[in-house]
Amino acid sequence: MEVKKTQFQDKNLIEFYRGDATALGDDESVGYLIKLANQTVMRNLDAELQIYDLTAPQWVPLLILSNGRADTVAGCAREIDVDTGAMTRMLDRLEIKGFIARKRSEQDRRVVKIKLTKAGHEIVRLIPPTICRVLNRHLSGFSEQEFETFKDLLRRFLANGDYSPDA
Amino acid sequence: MEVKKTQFQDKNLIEFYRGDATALGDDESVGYLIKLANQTVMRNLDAELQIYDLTAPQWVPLLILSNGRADTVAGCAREIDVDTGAMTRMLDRLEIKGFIARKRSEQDRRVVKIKLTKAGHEIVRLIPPTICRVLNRHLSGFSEQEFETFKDLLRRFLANGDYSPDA
DNA sequence: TGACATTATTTGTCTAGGCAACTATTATAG
DNA sequence: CTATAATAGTTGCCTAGACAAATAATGTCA
Repeated sequence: MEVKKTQFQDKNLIEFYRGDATALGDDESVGYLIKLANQTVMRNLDAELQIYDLTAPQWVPLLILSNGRADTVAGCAREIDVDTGAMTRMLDRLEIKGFIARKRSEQDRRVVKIKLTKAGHEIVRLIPPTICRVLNRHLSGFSEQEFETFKDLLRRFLANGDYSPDA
Repeated sequence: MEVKKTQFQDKNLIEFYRGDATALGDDESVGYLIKLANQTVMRNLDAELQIYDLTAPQWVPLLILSNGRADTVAGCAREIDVDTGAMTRMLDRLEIKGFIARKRSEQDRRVVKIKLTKAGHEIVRLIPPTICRVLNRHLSGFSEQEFETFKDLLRRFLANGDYSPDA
């Protein structure tokens, strides 16, 4: 595989991909591989969370509320990096299922405080083993070193995309 | 980080994750990192494809048709590993935009043959540089070796998820 | 040939995220 | 203090995928 540095940027920019359309839609494309990896994790999580009446995306806000990383609509949206509109509707679904409760804040009447219900706390306690099992299965055959390398490469790939996980 | 092998399976199964909920929703979780990586690639692609009146998912069937990897609804759906229902509607959108045309097959009247229109062919020719640019930017700072390692780890992660890219 | 299974496509209903518009509330600058 | 900006939340409309049901056409087996 030929690789050359660009003349236009001083950064460590190697032209891994160069206009060859055939490589962009198969397993030589990191974009495609990441899409597939995400797809399969989501599907496996969904399948295993079914018995708890939860989907993979639904579990995330519950975790955040449980960890105390956020307790409002906007806070949860920021943590997950989704639209507040999407979060409103996500919380609608979780409220219908009885896992969370909403209450308008007294201090700032713009904000809505979110709390886990008793059922919410129970489900958050039950689910981590399932998540762990799915992730460990996907990582089967990985050495400890490869596990660390994988996370490192993913973080760098992410950081280059101008995404800030803390925002 | 403590790691131990399970006593219950003979496979190379290391318990990378063990029920600690705090690690499952942050940048120690490969699941979370992959979700974020996918999210940011999709957003960057969407942003750059906007001028072509295309979204990131919409470009994929066009590429497949162009490569001759499929020429029917079910064929495209299999290639991308999505529902045929989803593919029908995806093709609806692409047809409205004038990039593809449908024609019922004469040989087998169940199947609908999909073809790129002239506009479709043109757009497929124009777009690969954009995809390459986005992927290369995400990979900036990667060595050639790291690039190969990244793809290798993604493929193995995928394969463990029981997903078959050829199916 | 006729019953049954399989395949291809479409449609309905659901979850889910993105963008934009809107309301209500709070913060800030002049 | 008041006009304006910023923030929080909701809603409408769009893309997109998953599952299920339905239809039409084809294949298979007895």
